[in-house]
Order: sequence, then C-alpha cells, then structure tokens
Amino acid sequence: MEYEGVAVDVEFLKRYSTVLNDELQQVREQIFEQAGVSFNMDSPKQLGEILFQKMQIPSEGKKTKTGQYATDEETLQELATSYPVAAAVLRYRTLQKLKSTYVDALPALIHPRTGRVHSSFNQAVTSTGRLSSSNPNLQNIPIRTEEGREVRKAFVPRNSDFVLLSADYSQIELRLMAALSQDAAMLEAFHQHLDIHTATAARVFGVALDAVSSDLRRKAKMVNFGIIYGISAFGLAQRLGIPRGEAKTLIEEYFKQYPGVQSYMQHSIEQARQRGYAETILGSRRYLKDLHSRNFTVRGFAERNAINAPIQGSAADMIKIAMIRIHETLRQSQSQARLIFQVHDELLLDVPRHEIESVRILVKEAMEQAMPLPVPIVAETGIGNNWLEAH
DNA sequence: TCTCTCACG
DNA sequence: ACGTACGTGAGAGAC
Repeated sequence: MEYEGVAVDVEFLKRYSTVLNDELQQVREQIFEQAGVSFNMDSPKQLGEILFQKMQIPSEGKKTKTGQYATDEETLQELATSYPVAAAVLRYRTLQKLKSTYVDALPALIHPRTGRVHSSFNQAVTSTGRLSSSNPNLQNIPIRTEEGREVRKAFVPRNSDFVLLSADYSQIELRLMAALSQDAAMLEAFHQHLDIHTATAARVFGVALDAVSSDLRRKAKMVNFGIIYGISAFGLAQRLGIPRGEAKTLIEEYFKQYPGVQSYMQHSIEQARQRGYAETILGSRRYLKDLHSRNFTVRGFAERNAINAPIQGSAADMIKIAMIRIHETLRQSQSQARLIFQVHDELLLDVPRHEIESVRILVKEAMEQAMPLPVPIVAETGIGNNWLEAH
C-alpha cells in the first residue's frame, strides 16, 4: 500500500481551496466586526480573551488544564444560539481545519516521480493492533460533514482504465462482541440480519421493532458504542445529554437484555487482572499493569482497556487476515488490481475496469470469511471514480 | 516540545 | 469523593 500510493486530483483541490478561502474571508470579517477588533483566530488563547473578557460572554468558568479559557467545540456550541459570534467561530474552525489539514496539505505530499501520495502505514504504533497512518494520515479524511466529504472526491483511480473499489465491514466490533460474549440475544439479532441499533432499542425500551423512533435508535446506538468502550454511566450521560441516573437505568436495562455481554465484560476484566494482559482472538496482547492500581481513575482506564482491547484488536486481526489473503490471491491470478489503503474497517483498492466484478467478489468473500465465527460477518462494497462515490 | 483543537474508525 | 467513554495523527500557536 505504501509503495502503490494513491492518485490525487490536484486541480480539484486547488479549486476547492479557493472556494474555502473566499468563505473563510467572509467569516473572518463577520467575527472581527462583532468583536470590534481583529486578532488571530487560530490562537485559542487570543480567541478566549476576546470572547470571554473583551466581549464579556459568560464563560461559566470553563478552563483548560493550563488555565486558559476553553474554546472547544462543545463549549462554543452551547453559546452558539445566544451569541452569533460563537457560531461564526465554529464555522471558521470547520473551514480552516479542512483547508489547512487536507485541501492545502495533500498536493504538497505528492511524490515527484510517481505523481501519487505514499502514506506510511505504521504496524507497531497502536496498543490494540490497529495500523496507524501518517505523512499524510489517510485514516482521518473527512466524511461527516457535507463540506468535508468533498475532500474524498480528490482521491481517484490511477488512470481512466481503473476504478476505486471500497469494501467495509458492517458493525464489525459489535459482531465481535456478540461472538466473544456468546450472548444469545445479540447473536440472534445478527443472525436475523437486523439493524443492531434498532434491535437494541426495541429490546431496551420494550417496543416493537417497527415502533423504534430515530431518537430511541440514536440512544441505543450510543449505548452500543459505549459497551465497546467499556461503558460508564458518567460517560453515557455526557454523550446523551441526560442525567446520570437515567444513564444508569439505561445500562441496567441493556444488561438485562444482553446478560451475556455483562458477564463477558466482567470476565474480560477478571481474566486480564489474573494474566496481566488482555488478548485478541489471534492472541496479541495488551499488558495492563494498572488493573491493580488503588487509584479509581487509573484503574477505571485499565478496566475499560481490558474490555475494548480484545474487541478493537480482534477486528484489526480480522482485517489483516483478509488483506493478506486478498494480496496473495491478486498476486497468484496476476491481477492488476492493488490494495491502496486501509481505514480500520474499510479497504480501498485500485482496480482495472475489466476486473471489477471478480475482484469485488474476491474482496467481499475474503473479508467475510477471514475467521470462523458464530456470527455472520458482512462486508459491503462500492465502486466509483473517486473515493466518495465508491464508499 | 507542549497544548489545544479537531479530523477519522 | 474520586471524575472518564476506546484507538489514532496533524496544524497552529505558545514557549
């Protein structure tokens, strides 16, 4: 993947940079007008002083650990409805991040001889067994906002005879939780090919599947994610913006519905404490000395690591097996298709148009059959003339 | 080099 | 009383 690299549409990025620049200029002027002074908005220190001293916006005492005013997204979001300047700063941040980190940075990283971007995929960085990507990081290219997604259009096939194939695992970590915990209800939901968040909402809130509202699904989704991270009522309450007592009730009901998950989580911590490490399906270890700490916070971190590491790490094991088999099969068949990068649960390949259907099937099968598990594993594929289209 | 912020799974 | 959701990398400012 490092050697192959990925082609980037520089002209597209240059045009988009100009678009972003124009809007940034407008937002900058709005903010300076409301503040009555111009300053460096990229400096959190200056920004905090302007908002909370000069403009007298009530800060509610929120400070960073070094005593500066907090100006992070959560803080500004709370102020945004009452103070238009806060909304404008958020808008500025979104656009500035996009421009500086992605749109303007990528063209500079194109290799002069290959005309492609060759990221590093680091194999010994993370504590869970995932890869990481650097120079540039191709694993954090925007997708969540409309403007951000645009950047993905700049990732293109090597030439017009090729297309991009994207293949991503569906809910891989929750499927692994079902498999590792052997929880009957969670296994059943996946065997029935239900939407897991909807199925969880139906169980936890005691309603029919077709009576699950988007809000109930959203809450169930947060709990499902929380489970993978080693849930706490505090963390869940903060995410959902609900009182801690409510979050606690929600978690209790979750464990009633998925009792196997609860016992698996307890078992994970207990086993890691006895052995000194947590391990993945393939046996790679995360050592967790802090499980014996007398400090509540330190121990809590280690306990959540003991729950999360086998899940996140086994997902990493699985996609690595798939990658090795895909590479081998492509090599043996003298295919011109190439794996070009991995984003934790997604693979991207550059594929000759005439090979597309055979490669699509090969990749999907390799991903879904990487390991024998008591739960169906599903990989979805897409094809396009850029990464956004393919995804 | 550290801090703050924010992009992703 | 304690006080956090798991895993990363990068840009910009401050020092």
